Amino acid sequence: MSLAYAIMTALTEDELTGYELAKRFDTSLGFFWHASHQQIYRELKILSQKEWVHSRSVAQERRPDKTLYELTSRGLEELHTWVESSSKVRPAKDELLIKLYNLTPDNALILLDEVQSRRAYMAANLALYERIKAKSYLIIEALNVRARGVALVLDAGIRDAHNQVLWCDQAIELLQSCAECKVDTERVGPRRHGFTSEVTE
Amino acid sequence: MSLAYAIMTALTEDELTGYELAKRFDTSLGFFWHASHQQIYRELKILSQKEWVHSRSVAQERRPDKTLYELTSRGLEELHTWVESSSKVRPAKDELLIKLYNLTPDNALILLDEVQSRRAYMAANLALYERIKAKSYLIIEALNVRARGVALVLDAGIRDAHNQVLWCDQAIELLQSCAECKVDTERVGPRRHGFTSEVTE
DNA sequence: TTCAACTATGCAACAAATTGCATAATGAGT
DNA sequence: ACTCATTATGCAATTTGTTGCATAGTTGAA
Repeated sequence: MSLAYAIMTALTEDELTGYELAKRFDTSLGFFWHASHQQIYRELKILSQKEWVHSRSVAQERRPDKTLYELTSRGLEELHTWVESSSKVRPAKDELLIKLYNLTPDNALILLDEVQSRRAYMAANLALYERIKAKSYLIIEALNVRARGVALVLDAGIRDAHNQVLWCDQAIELLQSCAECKVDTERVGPRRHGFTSEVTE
Repeated sequence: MSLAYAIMTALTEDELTGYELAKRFDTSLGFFWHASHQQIYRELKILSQKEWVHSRSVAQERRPDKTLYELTSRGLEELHTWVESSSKVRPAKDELLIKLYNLTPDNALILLDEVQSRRAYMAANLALYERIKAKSYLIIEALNVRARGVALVLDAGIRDAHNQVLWCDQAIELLQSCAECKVDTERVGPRRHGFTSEVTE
């Protein structure tokens, strides 16, 4: 599965502890792939057994020892093989969209709140990505091939965050109007007010 | 979990069989939430036990009986409660982005292929959404509140698909140039050629 | 006329992800 | 002195999701 490869990708940059990996999956890397520390520790154990990563214990002053992981050449090989394999698209699962599907005048304000949080979250992401881009990925021509790939990923993040912010603004406007005039339930939409069935047409 | 609520949302529109639900999760509904038929049948059984949905068996001419499911009032209540609960954002997991993170001159052509398939897939989605929108969701003012929520979801899909098509075009251009001049590995990027660690700055 | 595709449902095994808990130490703030 | 956040790791239980298989009939095409 892909978590293993996401971890290995991070390890191509640095030798890291499980804890550090978990932190990255919580911040930067996590914007593209999320994983909890339990998942990461378990996966690292499996990767060690396969000898795709190698671990070494490092004693610390007064804290428990930490375990640093590095990618083995075998692991790097496996990573390359995986990169060249074809992947299926899994559609994003977004609870908020299902909730909006159930919009009523009564819950419009609550959903408005949700959308506003989403906007704030996405705007923060966007600002962060932009900062990283400005700092290190602005002039593509100056980057080597690997860095260009990273720049492309970053652009995907920027585009998506930007797009979501715009969508949130649109949603906020609509939800506000729905909340204000709790009256217009008499107007009509398509027969069943949903398009889960409209694809066949 | 949300699959239950996605199913119930679909059932607010129609009384459906597991098979029909599975088909919808494979097409229209599936663009926002994916689920296999096994997941759906299992979930329907659980929902029946909870009495959030009610099933009735319908005999068919020469085919095995089918089981139709409908939402109970209890189920509808639970759905409403869930809609008003707050949801966490789970970042999209996209294998392709991790793969691009590992771009080299050697795999640029393979990744180019992947991006081109992605583009085709997204362009098809986009066309479909646009068709549905044009047909039933063009004039928001003419829609009731629930239909406006659906229109908003549809717009999220349209925006995202459009955005991804544009990103694919950008990616295709970059990957073509990387594949052509397999030479420019001597140029430099940031120290470790990755930004999984750049967030703290 | 046989083969594939579609309708319709479901089990069992497995893999992946989440949640809750537990340990054990340090450093900073109140 | 006490509490809270941080570093650092991990188990166990549960929930979700995937894969493979099985049944059983129908319809349409090569």
